Amino acid sequence: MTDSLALDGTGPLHEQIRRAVCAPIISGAWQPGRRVPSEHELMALFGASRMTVNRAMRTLADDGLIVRRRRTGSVVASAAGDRAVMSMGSIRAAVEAGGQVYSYESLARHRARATDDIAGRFKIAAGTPLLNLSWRHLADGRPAALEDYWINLAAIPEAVDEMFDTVPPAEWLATRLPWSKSRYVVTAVNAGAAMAKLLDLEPGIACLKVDRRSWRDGVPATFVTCLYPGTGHALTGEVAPP
Amino acid sequence: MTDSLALDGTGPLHEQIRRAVCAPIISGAWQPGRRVPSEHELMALFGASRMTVNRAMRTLADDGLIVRRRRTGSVVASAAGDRAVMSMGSIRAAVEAGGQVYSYESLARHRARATDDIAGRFKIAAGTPLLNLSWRHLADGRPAALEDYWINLAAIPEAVDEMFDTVPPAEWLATRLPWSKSRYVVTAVNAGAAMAKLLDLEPGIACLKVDRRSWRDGVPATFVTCLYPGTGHALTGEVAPP
DNA sequence: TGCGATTTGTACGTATGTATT
DNA sequence: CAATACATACGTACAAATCGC
Repeated sequence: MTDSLALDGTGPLHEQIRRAVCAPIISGAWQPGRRVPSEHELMALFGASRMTVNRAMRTLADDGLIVRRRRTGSVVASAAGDRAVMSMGSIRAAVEAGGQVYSYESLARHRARATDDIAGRFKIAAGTPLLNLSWRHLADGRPAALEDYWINLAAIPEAVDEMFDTVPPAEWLATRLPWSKSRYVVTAVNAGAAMAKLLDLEPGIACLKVDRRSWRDGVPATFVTCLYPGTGHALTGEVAPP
Repeated sequence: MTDSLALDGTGPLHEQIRRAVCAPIISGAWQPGRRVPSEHELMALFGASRMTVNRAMRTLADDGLIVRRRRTGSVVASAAGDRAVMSMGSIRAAVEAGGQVYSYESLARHRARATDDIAGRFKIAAGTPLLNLSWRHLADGRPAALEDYWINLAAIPEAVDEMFDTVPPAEWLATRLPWSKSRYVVTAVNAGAAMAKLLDLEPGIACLKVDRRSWRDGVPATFVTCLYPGTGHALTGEVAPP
């Protein structure tokens, strides 16, 4: 079994080795917990140096397919089941990917201090100065999403001077908060009267609601709620063996 | 600017170098497109070997923070915006994480041949033998989700003999289809009459619908639809700098 | 308790290949 | 064509963790 591993001769050697060891794992031939050949065994098997074998195995470990431990060796990681990931693109990208023309319009822009309600959801002190922005995104002129931004001015003071009349907040923030931590919560809600009117829907229609919070240096920076008509929008994701 | 990079002295050298280069990127000091010091410059800066510097930079590239190109060198990758990922755990894990007792009950199990409708959604030939399984997941005895499985018996023939009376299909499949490719589509739907009854809801309540398709060796293997009451369940995800 | 053996982790130096300007 | 900068690969060495005796 161990000896049935074979290189396919295409591409870099460390990639060939990675694929050779990956194959029986993703096929299920090697069940979780099963020991993977040691680096020395693979060196002998493939005639490669330890650095090269090590790189292949380290990549498999980074991808979560194996677990490595000193002395005891590497074993196949437990099944993938709950490692599914979904990518959430920008609204603009989603609209344009569908071949439609993207546009947006500002619904509101005002400063406020955090009420108890907002402060609770935002996990900040009541009274913190905030900037609230509401937008409607359009696809071919028809409502595609509502977006409600709360920006913590204590964390991003430079937002005060930005009118957001030429740049939507998502893009403006992308350059101020690159790679900041953020959390998403996706739920389904029934459209209320106001929401239905803005999205041009019947009240009660199911909508996707995506709440997103981001932090800058550990301080809550933005709180965004995005609403999509249930029909006509979907979050999609893919899981694939590395 | 380039010279302000500094090691923190903790942990492996390649990790220190990675962090040192990572810091100005995630802080926004180095905007997308900005050139990252070459491996030779970093060798001189930190007094490390090229192998070590290379490993640090390769890791940053794997994580998507920089883009590496021959001759022109590495540059900061464009902003993270649309790289958000959401992990989708199993229903059992979600229920138990909330401190509730998980249970499930089978609603149906029967063999069928793919109708045109199913064949179209499943992307298989009409008439293909299928196994259909329906489940209701319970949290503390109350309906928490409905799950509807279609298993392609042409792809997973051994499923015919499995009654799934002791193991739910998700767990049974995890050992047959480890790491198989799968795609998710999340939408919001209004509960229909049957759905509302099974989930103990008022008809029309918004629900999250998660469709998942998986493949084995490129052949469609399973098609799963999972429905959650909009209130009481959410998909959550996190994005964090690597 | 300690000690040696095994296995992975890290880091070095070096060499050659390859894509791009 | 030459120079640059990354990509791959070899060999080596020592360190750290851990298991069995």
